[in-house]
Amino acid sequence: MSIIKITDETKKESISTEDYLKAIYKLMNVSSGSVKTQDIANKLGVTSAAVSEMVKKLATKELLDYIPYKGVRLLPEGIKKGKLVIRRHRLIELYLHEYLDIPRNMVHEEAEVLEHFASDYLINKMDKKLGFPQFDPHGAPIPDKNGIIPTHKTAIPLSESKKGDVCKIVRVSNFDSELLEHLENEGITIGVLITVSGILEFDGTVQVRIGEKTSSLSTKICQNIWVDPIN
Amino acid sequence: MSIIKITDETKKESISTEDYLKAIYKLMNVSSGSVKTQDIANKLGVTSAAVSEMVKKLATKELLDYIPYKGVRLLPEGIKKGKLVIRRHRLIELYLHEYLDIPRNMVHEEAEVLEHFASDYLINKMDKKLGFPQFDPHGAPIPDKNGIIPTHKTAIPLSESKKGDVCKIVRVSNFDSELLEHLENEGITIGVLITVSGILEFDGTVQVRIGEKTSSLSTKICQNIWVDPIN
DNA sequence: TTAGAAGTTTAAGCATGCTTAAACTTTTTG
DNA sequence: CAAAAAGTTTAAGCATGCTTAAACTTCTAA
Ligand SMILES: [Mn+2]
Ligand SMILES: [Mn+2]
Ligand SMILES: [Mn+2]
Ligand SMILES: [Mn+2]
Repeated sequence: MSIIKITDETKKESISTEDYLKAIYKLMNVSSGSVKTQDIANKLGVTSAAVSEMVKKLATKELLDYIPYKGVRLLPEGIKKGKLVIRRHRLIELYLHEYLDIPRNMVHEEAEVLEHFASDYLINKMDKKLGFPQFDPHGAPIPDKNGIIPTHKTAIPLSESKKGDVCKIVRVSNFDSELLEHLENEGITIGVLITVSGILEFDGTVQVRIGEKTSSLSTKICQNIWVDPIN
Repeated sequence: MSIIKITDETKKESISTEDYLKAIYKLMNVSSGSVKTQDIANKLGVTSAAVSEMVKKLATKELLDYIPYKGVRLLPEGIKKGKLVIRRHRLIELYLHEYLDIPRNMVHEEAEVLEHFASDYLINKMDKKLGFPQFDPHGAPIPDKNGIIPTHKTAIPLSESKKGDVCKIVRVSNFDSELLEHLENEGITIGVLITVSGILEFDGTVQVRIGEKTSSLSTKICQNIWVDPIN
């Protein structure tokens, strides 16, 4: 017999709460400041009214700081929980891809729901099977149990590469299933070696060679493809 | 572009609805008649009032027949959906046991939640990896995609065995995690060969030999252990 | 056969999390 | 700098699914 203290930290958050924390965490990393109601609403596909109500509750739980009309900022506990959701999400994606042959462009939607229901016990089993991996199938970093996030140390966005560069794709992020599938068909996927054969003056379109094939990639797309230059 | 018709059959049921259908399906197989409010309430750990309300809704959806004060009987669509939840549950249990080294006595609670969230796509991937298995880690049958349920054709409950019988354990059912773990420690688990070394007149306690070891099993327990007599 | 026990349903209320519409605050712009 | 636009919050309401308490039905046993 053992007594387990249920503190605010041990209590499991609701699915919605987890999705809010994850979304806010990600938004904090791009806007690197306070996050706006509407940005959260867009990310989660709900109305701003819903976000207003929810952040009020999250503020009460001390997961974030909320200044009405100004925005929201995660507190340490909120950051920790947000990272943990991301950890579960990415481990699940990798597991599904590696062990159940689920294509990269399909793992996200499965993970989006399973991230809330796979127990820590199960997550740790997957982690172990996978050999404590650092990156998911899109090259996104997997926070470890303590929230430490690995990095692609020498990587740059493809949009900042120069003509003639030879590099390895290390991350392909923020794309929907359809676009991911298209890129994969073009040969643009994690681990692949590419050569930057040209960059258009006009709009920054990057032309790359992958083996025999050639692809043109818009600036917007290139900002979301990270590569490791090979010297 | 394709048009998908959302009919009552294709629409996903809520978690609660799935649990109700599964519970009622199981209860129909033991009482083989109409199922009572209170039995459902006990199985699901909710009040009878909650069950009353819910079965009214399920009746509207034509998943079951409901006669107030009399009971409930699943209709074909309800049976189909109940079986599908069981299929998902058991495939998940087996997958977790086989591929993630989760012990038999722990797979149930994971499956109890994942059964509602693993997509058909994912379930079919697991099914394939497992080689379209017929039984879960407790020996319970896994309904196939069409709802066909395999059987242990020649199995009998251990409670009906005779002294001297040599048999193989094919199913260990209805036990909680703790009891399952205890039985496993005793060597009473799927696939194991046992010899019935005696049956007590007094209360039907069955004494079995497993290799060098000996165990005494109450009638109640023996009714839930199924064995295949080896001639 | 009938009173009381047992079982079931209805009613009222709560929690979560969403919506739309109205009210309010902040930002932008002429 | 004030009016309009943009963004945010509050208010009211809905859906789901649960609870307890009260009302109702059915079963059982004297
Ligand atoms: Mn993802
Ligand atoms: Mn999610
Ligand atoms: Mn189970
Ligand atoms: Mn369940």
